[in-house]
Amino acid sequence: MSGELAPGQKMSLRSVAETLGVSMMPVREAVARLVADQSLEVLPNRAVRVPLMTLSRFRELTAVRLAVEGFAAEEAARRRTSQDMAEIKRFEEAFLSEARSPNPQADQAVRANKELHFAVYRATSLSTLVGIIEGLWLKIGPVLNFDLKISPERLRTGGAPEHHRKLVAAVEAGNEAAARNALVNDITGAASFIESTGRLLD
Amino acid sequence: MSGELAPGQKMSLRSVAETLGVSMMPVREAVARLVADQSLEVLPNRAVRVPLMTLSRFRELTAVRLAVEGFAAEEAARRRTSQDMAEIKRFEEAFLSEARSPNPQADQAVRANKELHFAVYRATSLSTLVGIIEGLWLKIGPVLNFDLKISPERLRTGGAPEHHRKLVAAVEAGNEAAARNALVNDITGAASFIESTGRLLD
DNA sequence: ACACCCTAACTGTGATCACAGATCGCGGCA
DNA sequence: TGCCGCGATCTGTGATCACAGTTAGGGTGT
Repeated sequence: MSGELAPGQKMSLRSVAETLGVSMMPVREAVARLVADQSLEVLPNRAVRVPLMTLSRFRELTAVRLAVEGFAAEEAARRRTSQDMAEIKRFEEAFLSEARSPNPQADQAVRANKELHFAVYRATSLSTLVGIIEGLWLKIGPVLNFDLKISPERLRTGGAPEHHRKLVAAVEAGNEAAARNALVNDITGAASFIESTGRLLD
Repeated sequence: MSGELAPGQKMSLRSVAETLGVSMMPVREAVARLVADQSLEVLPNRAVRVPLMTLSRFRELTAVRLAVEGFAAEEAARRRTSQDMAEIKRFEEAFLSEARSPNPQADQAVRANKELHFAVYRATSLSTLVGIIEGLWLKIGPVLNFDLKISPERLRTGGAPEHHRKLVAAVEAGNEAAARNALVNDITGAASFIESTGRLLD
């Protein structure tokens, strides 16, 4: 989800098990889950890897994200508490300070961005919905965040800080439509950046 | 998903493995996946069972279903092909003939209902979305369909055939709002029936 | 007659072995 | 010098064993 593993990168159950200092069994179960929801894939040769991303699959995932995460933003604006807002603002600031830093660190920015988004989603009090969105990020994260690490200058030029500002303000104000709109702009902005890199298949 | 297992019903990995004539390993993996997405749960005593359903969890799942499946209905109305429509109408008729049969069989009705809904969802061409909805049905199915099997008379009195008729017509006409509306009515109708049985916890 | 304890039979989980298949590299032959 | 082929090593998967923990039932003691 954090882009630590690039699309196409292979991994071995045994080497992961050795790295973590456990036997193969727990790794098998974890990987089997990720394979089941297509966050990882096993090739016909039995090699496990991060799936490659095609343009059509990227657009499909983005369409679903717009619907699901857009709904979550609406619902968050409806149901957020003051504790939710405090958490949300904390992560917004963390992202902002990293994005505006003289030499921004992509890892930190990626993490703060994720935590900000999920703080909003958790404010819906719909844990099922949060789980669904986690699955979506698991699938699209390798592309989104791996490319961001390659092009960290996007942190400065991209509109993410502005989208975040509007999102947080709308959620706090209880303005459902504005919250959805800000989130949609955030997602589509990042998506068109990724498409513009031309690194997607097909 | 079909209500074959009642909420609270326990199962044993070894007995399932013996029933299916395989070793424990494939059962372990399958159950682990269902446990991971909370379609099954392992109690502190290590017993595996179908989770009990509380009223608040039922309402949460219903809210998410309304958003996600409602979006799917819209998208289906936008993108359905004539092949999609043929499949959808086939399952609608299967459900109808079972619901209006002199002695309706709950299993058959449940199956036709599921196949009708998923034929609509598949018409979106968003396989990720279909997978998400499968997860939702896996969680709410035990309650929805187990209760339907207990009270098969609901097949006659419930408004499902009418909701289905409107849904199919709207999808065919490309009327997105009407498709979402018909599906929302179908879901809320079934949900209020379940709530009225008073069998949910809390 | 009733209550308590102990034992035997289960539970899921981790580890290890076995196996079929694929891949990669080294060595030999042309 | 270049290419082909065989073998060693890797892959994930199924099966089996070991283990800690719980549960339920029967027998014993009061």
